[in-house]
Amino acid sequence: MAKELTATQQKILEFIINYRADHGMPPTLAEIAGNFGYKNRATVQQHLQALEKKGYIKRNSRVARGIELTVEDKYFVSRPVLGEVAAGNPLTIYPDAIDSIELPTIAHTPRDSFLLRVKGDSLKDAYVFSGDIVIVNPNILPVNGHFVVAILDDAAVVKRFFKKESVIELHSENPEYQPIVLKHGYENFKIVGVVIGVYRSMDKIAG
Amino acid sequence: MAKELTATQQKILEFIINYRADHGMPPTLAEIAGNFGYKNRATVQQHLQALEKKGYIKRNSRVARGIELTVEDKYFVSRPVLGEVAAGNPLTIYPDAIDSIELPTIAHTPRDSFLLRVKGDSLKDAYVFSGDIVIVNPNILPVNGHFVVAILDDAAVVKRFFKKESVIELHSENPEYQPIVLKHGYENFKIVGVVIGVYRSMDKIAG
DNA sequence: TATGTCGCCATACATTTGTATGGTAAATGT
DNA sequence: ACATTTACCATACAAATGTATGGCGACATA
Repeated sequence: MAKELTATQQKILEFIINYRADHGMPPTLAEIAGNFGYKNRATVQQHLQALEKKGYIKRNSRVARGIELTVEDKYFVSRPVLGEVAAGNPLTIYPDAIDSIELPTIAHTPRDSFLLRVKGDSLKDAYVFSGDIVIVNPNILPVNGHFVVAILDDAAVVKRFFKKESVIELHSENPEYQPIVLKHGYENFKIVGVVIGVYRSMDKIAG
Repeated sequence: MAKELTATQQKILEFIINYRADHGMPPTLAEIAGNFGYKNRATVQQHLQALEKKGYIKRNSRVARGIELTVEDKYFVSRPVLGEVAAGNPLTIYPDAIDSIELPTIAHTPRDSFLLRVKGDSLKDAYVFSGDIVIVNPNILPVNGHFVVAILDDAAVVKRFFKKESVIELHSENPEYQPIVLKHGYENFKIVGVVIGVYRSMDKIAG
């Protein structure tokens, strides 16, 4: 059923998929052309016609960005995982992506949030397990009870946030771990962001 | 910081958010106008200018669908949950959406997949708990070990799928539940789709 | 009464976008 | 040697899209 693609067609298809993941919408012909250095939209048009003929995309006539992916769900979108974050004891954070996860297209992460893979079991009572992906948004102000990712002495942790009068407390859900208590203004501490959700791909289990 | 919106501006902002969730991209001015019965794009343009002035959106000049939501992460997107699905014993499936879940800008579910809320604990050994949202894709052929949603005698269940020579077995991860064994061709049975992921919003816990 | 805001319309225009046609060059196959 | 496929270009055009300007009626308010 799935006909063979030429190398160029493959690249363009991948670009469309990635553009969609990044921008939340398909690219225009001009944007595709620009990305590949084409001086002409007609070139892109021809490749898109080939892709449609082979069944990889569907096009809406005369609609701006009217490219639909028909293979969307086989072609999962690859998103970078920026590091591992300890739910138990702190782990070193990595500067670059350590891995990428195949998120289904449901997972159009907002531009300002990012993914971290959880390691450790200190959140098991919140049903977050080692290997799960947490979606972290750095532009939300944490309120008490939020799960936050924090940098603490050059390591990253996921903990539950409680701000009290003169201290900030970081709790684990797992009672085996003691809360971390921080005075306001402690230097080697920074809130990275608030955990807005947890995602787990089921293929890992099925495999 | 967030200035007041007029009723019309509010409606248009909501439309943009919903359109984006449904189509994976922002609408054009013409599409907004069409939705509200405006005979004119200039009307929409004026409202968008007001929305931008008040800081709710950002616009990319002369770019098709160049509307960015700046309030995206406060304004979580509402997606329909089509029913509840029993992880333990079967539950009746509902014809319409029973609820909606606030998904973070993880907004764009692929058009052909849908969400179900899990009820029951038969999948707890797979770390899926009551209240979690499973993302179901009906266009994937299940292979052994996949978690599937199936209709069985007018009720929906989530089970692990194993196809054997002459029977199909549906397993729970929880050993308290016995596997369901079905002969090929059993009438009141239908695979609805494959569970491709699990999502849990953290706000529920924080609240 | 005068002034301003809000919501909408009509018209007009430049740019963007999708589309079609024809042409060139390289690689491949027969 | 010839035809085919692939990949690109140039040009052209219609439709879609974003944008600007001015006008009209309803409503509130100073």
